[in-house]
Amino acid sequence: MADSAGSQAGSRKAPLSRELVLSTALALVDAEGLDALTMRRLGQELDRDPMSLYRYAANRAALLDGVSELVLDELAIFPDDPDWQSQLRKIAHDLRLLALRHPNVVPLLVTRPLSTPLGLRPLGTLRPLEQILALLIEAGFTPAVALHVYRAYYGFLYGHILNELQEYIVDPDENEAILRLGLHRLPAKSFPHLRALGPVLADYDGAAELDQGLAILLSGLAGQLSAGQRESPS
Amino acid sequence: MADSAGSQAGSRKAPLSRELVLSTALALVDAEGLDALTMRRLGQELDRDPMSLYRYAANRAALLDGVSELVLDELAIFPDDPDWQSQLRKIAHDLRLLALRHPNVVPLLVTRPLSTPLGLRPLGTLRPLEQILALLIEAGFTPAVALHVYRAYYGFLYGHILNELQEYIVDPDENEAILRLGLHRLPAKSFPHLRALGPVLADYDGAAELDQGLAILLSGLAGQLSAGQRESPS
DNA sequence: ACAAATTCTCTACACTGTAGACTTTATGCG
DNA sequence: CGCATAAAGTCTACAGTGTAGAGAATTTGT
Repeated sequence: MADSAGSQAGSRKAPLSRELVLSTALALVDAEGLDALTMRRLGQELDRDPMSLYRYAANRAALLDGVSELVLDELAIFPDDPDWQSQLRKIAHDLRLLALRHPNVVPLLVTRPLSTPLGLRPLGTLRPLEQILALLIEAGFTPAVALHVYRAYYGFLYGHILNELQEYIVDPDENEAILRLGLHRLPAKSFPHLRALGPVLADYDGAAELDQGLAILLSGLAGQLSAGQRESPS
Repeated sequence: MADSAGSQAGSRKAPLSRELVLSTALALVDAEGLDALTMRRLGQELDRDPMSLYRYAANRAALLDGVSELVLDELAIFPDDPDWQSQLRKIAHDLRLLALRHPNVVPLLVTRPLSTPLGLRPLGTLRPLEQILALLIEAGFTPAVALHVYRAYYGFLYGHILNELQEYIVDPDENEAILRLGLHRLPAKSFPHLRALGPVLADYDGAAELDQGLAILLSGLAGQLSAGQRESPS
């Protein structure tokens, strides 16, 4: 039948591999959102039968895990900077940018681990944790304390990302319109402060906001480092 | 046909209302998870045709929004305590407990707002924001600064909750087994620190962890309050 | 008691993930 | 080379999903 006329004028019939599957899945999610990632649709994107995908991901959930692992792999952590604080700052900004690059994947990043016990998560997902632990221990924290620090730090970081993505609106032209329109809907009586903050809400600087939060957190953590060396005594 | 033999020996045929629909939806999610909440299943739970639900929620997404709104309504904020710090601490713990009470809803809480511009969210969802803003402004923060503080605070809070739920495992007996089993799977070479932390990971005290993080955050914020009164200068 | 509005139900359709059997293609070995 | 074996890809089918649209049942107003 003719030439099968593949989707993207690509190489006739690419050999198909886990990486290829996952990366087209990611592209699809980036372009059209999570709901667009169905087996049939992905199969069509790869010009293959949907069923062939099951050779590279046990089921849809596993495929989603694969996608978030793939995204997290974009986060490179170099332990070159000796100052742990500036290092944490750098990772934070890297992760922020990564989230902005793949906003549709963020729900996965945040949600998938909730249904998978820590030890059984895809390895790529655990790498940042391990590396940050290494970094903190290197910086002089007790392993146990390092874990606490990691939790505070990563917790804050994920929280910030969620916050920022919530207020992020794609088209900056529509931004003010939608925002004001939305706020206008709020009953003035019960939401006076929120409504008054309309203009401030409109120009949100995520990077600055993140830096500000980090400053607070890191100063607090530095305090812990000097004072709380004798932790986990029992 | 007998007596239609309803599901739960309940009152013959309850009149059905938005609240009833949402609360049974919540109960279902609490008991069996998000995936169990399908229109058909919920209809069956209420002993009604699935289609009747559309009178109380425009579609499934709206129903999910309704559920998260319902959950957030459980969070009562009383502005009685004059000390804003202890007030924030109380809210934090309340929200934490709420999350532990409805772990299956947390993904909704975190995820739904990402697909809804701020101004168009269910009102119940915005109430905490408004109330905390009021609290902070009352405490002496500039409205603009109050917004920043709110973001740092709530960001951290959501982050903590996600962290805690990730490490939370239902059956404490299986806990250690699963955990160790999971960790054992990790290649010792690339994950030395994580593996070494097994025991520490096993006994996680969420409340303490939260308090610790809050202490760090609040001390930093208090600094901002005294020093940074001249914010948003332009 | 009748009309109007509300609420609930039925049927149907397009779409989902995926089990199981089958066909095609690649690979190893004499 | 030829054939056995394995791997990769495909086809069909099924149970389940959300929800549009028309209809039936019920409640309400007068």
